Amino acid sequence: MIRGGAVVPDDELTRTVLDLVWRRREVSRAEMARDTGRSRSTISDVVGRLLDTGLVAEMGAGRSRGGRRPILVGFRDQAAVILGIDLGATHVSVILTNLRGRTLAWRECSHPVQTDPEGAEALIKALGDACLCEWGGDRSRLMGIGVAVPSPVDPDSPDRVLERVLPAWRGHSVIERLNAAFGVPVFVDNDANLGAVAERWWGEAVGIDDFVYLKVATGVGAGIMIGGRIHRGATGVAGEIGHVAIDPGGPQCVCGNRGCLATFVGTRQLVDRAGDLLACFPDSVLAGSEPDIRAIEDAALCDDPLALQVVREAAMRLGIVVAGVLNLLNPGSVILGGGLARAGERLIGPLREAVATRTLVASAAASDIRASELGDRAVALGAATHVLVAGLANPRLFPGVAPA
Amino acid sequence: MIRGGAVVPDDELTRTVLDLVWRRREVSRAEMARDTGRSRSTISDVVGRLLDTGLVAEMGAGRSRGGRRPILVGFRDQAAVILGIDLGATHVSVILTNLRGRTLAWRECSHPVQTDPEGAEALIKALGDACLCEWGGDRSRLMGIGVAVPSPVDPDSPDRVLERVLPAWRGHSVIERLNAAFGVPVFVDNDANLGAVAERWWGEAVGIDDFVYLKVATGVGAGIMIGGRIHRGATGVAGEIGHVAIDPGGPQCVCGNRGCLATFVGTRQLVDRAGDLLACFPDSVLAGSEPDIRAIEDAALCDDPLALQVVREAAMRLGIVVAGVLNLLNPGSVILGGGLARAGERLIGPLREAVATRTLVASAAASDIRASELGDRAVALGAATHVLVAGLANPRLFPGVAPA
DNA sequence: CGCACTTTGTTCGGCAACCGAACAAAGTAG
DNA sequence: CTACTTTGTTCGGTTGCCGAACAAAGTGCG
Repeated sequence: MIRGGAVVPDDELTRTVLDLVWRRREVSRAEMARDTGRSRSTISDVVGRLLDTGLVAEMGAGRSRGGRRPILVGFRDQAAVILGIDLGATHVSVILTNLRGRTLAWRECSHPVQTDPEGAEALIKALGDACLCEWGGDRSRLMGIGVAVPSPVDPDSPDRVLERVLPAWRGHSVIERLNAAFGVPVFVDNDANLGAVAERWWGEAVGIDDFVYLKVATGVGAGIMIGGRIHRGATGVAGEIGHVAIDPGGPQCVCGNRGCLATFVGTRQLVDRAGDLLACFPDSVLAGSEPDIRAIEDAALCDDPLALQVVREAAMRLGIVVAGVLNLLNPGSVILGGGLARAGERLIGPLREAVATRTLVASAAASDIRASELGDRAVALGAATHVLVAGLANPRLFPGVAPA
Repeated sequence: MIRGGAVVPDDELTRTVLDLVWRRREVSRAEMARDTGRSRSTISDVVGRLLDTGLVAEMGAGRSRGGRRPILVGFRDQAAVILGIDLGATHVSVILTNLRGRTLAWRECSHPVQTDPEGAEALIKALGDACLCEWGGDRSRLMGIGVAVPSPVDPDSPDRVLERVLPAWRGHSVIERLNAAFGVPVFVDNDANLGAVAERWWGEAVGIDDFVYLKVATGVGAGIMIGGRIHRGATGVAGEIGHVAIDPGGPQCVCGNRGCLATFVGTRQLVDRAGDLLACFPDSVLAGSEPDIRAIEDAALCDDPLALQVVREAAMRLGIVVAGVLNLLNPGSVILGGGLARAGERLIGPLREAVATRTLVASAAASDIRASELGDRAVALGAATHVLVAGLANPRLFPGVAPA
């Protein structure tokens, strides 16, 4: 039995062909030649070498276009697996996917990540191991690990993160330790950025190159996709919109200003607001018990008036920011993610209204605003997908695979 | 006498080398080989073909690095010329530059562009001819024309512009007509975008790939540079920030909302505001005559209290928007252009203050904010530069030149 | 000064990528 | 059954790029 196929070449044309095979799922050599402008002989040559790596395989014959039937070449989605880790403020979740973003295993656990870095790190390893065990495949087929952190990530030193948001993690090299534990490359990025990646590959933004992903959870953050790539800004803090001022007369924020978006929208704020509103909505299903964010979301889905009011108010505040984003960036789409997105149309409806009254340019206003449908796993999925993206851009990252 | 050199090749390496020669001004073949990672023989070959085109030339010997002295190769800045046209709301200005952005001629003229498209078009041709005459060179060396319009430009159909802002121009194909008149390629883009291009090549943003240019003139617009390229958005209206809402209780705007940036900042608004303030500042140098925007700017430069007040108020309003931009995009720099930028530090000082109170993230706040120093000609210069950029990306655009 | 060593730019033979032409295999249309 | 397409491969040729070798023109040290 052969263990490990030929090493994957990574010249320009190989990348192009590999990407094409991945996107098209089943495609003939002749079609790729037409698509890339190369000759059939050249494509045939490249495909031959890719077949040796085990990363692609012939999948049978396609429909004739008036002549000999083409041999369809496809991507072997199961050739490798990827771990995606969502390191939240208060939880850790881990996903194991194949190369088509399919979930092979999933583990989640509450944990005080902010204050207990050692425990969180052990938890990551345990959950990662559990996922790999559940999957049951050969661990040498693990391609890499993607990690999402709730903090800006400096593109120049991705390892020196978490300074302000997770102070206890200072000096903690997540990359080195995970690399030592699993023996594969580790990639780290901001959670909102990776949520955007998930939407672009598997969610509402498939095929859209310019869009903005808004994650509303413990805090508020944005992932900005421009030209199909995440925009990080000069120092990696692009998208940190929690402290955009939306109301000069609003409440005091921890940052020293008044009326930041973060003083209105975010888990803590929504829960508090629901508590305040209990007096006005004594019949709410939320009355009686200490409300948490999950309960509020559930209540909104049952059209509970109090919960709907909380969601509407949040939508109004988000609308101010979204309108600003539309005017400034003119994205093709705006996707809302995070827990609040569960509310779906109950959130998006009022949000669209708030935006419509604040944008002039017709085409900006026409930009469609949607709720994510990827659920809890969006960010972890995005973290895994980030590794896949890195692989398609640099095929050397794919492990050697036994040819089919 | 030879007329027209060899046609310029446009393979990948030729583009790289041409760009390198342009940027370095004087560079040896060996140095280019080190820089590009190619071998000296390959570079020598490419340079040889470029010498035949007349676009580059040997400029003498450089300093020895311990061996034979290198032959320095340089870009022939005077090999071609470019026309840049700034089509403002109420004026037309035209610049003629060489390939290093040096002004060879300059003409400007007030004109009701919005209501008289035929007249404006004739004016463009007349001013363009005047510039070419003043220069006195061979018109076959005109490489192209760049046009800046005060309106969003759809990247997919750059010719179908000006719908809302310049309604009288509906169906007017500027591109076709100028192409017919001058016989060279014509490029059209938005004025703020082209202002940003000028700053990136000749102004405050030289060497910066991510920055935002704010143009404050008749209206307010932004040019957003990301990764060294203009960000246009899904439908080409990115940067149209005049109708970002900054004060829910502000005055009514033509767009139907309240408190748009455009209700506070812009030629008309500043002049009106100065008029209102005359009562409070009877000693102002602006008292007595009908103030215009130019007079206000001049007065501010002389530290006239009224004018300074107008500028400060504008800075405060702009600060709200700039803070939002910093939080969202984290640009390396923000450049202010347009007439108001003449006020220099008198505008930027209060603007920095306003921004500082509204941004949390230290690195975002650290982004430096500057006033343009390119003056009136910035936009026309940017229009010309756009053609140069197109040429460096696609050398075929350079006209055949007689070798030196 | 003389000599060893560098650096530059060119020449030239060779490798690898890519192409086009030709061809066999396998289909469709009439 | 025949004429025509389409696919995928083979094969010889062109082209871009490289490395080695070399002459020219420097530097630095004894």
